[in-house]
Amino acid sequence: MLLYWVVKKIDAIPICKIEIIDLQKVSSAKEGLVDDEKNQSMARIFKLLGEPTRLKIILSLFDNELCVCDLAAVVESTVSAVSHQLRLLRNSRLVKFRKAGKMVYYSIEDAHIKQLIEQTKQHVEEN
Amino acid sequence: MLLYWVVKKIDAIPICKIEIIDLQKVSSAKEGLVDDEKNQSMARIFKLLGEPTRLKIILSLFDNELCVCDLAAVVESTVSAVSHQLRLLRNSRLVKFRKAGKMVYYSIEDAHIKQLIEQTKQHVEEN
DNA sequence: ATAACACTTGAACATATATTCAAGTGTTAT
DNA sequence: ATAACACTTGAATATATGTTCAAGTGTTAT
Repeated sequence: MLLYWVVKKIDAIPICKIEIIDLQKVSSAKEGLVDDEKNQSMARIFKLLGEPTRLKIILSLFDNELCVCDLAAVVESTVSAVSHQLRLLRNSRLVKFRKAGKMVYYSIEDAHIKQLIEQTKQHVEEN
Repeated sequence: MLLYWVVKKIDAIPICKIEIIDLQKVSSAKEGLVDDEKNQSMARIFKLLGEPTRLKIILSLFDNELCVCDLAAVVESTVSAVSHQLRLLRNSRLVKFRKAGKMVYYSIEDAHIKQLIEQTKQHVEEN
């Protein structure tokens, strides 16, 4: 693990090796970053959408709530596997559920997510 | 692996067990899905953004191009680790690079990505 | 030519994670 | 009470993946 960064030159003269080349750009880029906690939160959302089965689950819930069994049918997986994934999505408040007897109906909790996915769908379709 | 789905009841009577409960909802949800290849592409983009270090890298490149060394400084990692991640981002055309002597400057190739990230940043900041 | 440098790459390693299987929980039907 | 059911959960397994280390490539400086 890297512990220290030493600034050797302030201008963009190509001298690197554990040192910084262009301090100004580095500083300015660092300011553009978000704090670590926020970065983790953002990454967590993206990661949840970044798994084909999970993405399918969310897409399946786009228009209608579904019970776990039907959800498994739609994404062509097992009830158990889907249930495990739903737990992750629930924990991060991307989906919510309502119980009706022994049935559990899942739906999308986070409206922002729809927008993210729609945008990415368009993006993919452009290529 | 699941191979066959058998429809037992067409209406929403709670009888499941490898069978479908509400065929209409299942069919309609299936129509809402995208084909597998597109689903993979979408998931791939999300997955790339779903790793804290990689997300930091992209955020670092939001306003300025950076060489690998400075990029490592910004995200507080090693040159090697960053280079490995850059390869993935390059392969999926999220970043591009230009060579200048022995330096290599990376920048964001995909403008859509900025929008996705900005949106997610806002979303996280709302909570 | 030699050395220093910026970066890349492959192998090894450790960690994370998706799926499966079996068991468990709570509800409904008989 | 018993059985069937819809779902959840924990452990085990296999796979994917991020980082490190060492070596390699191509460029610039001396």
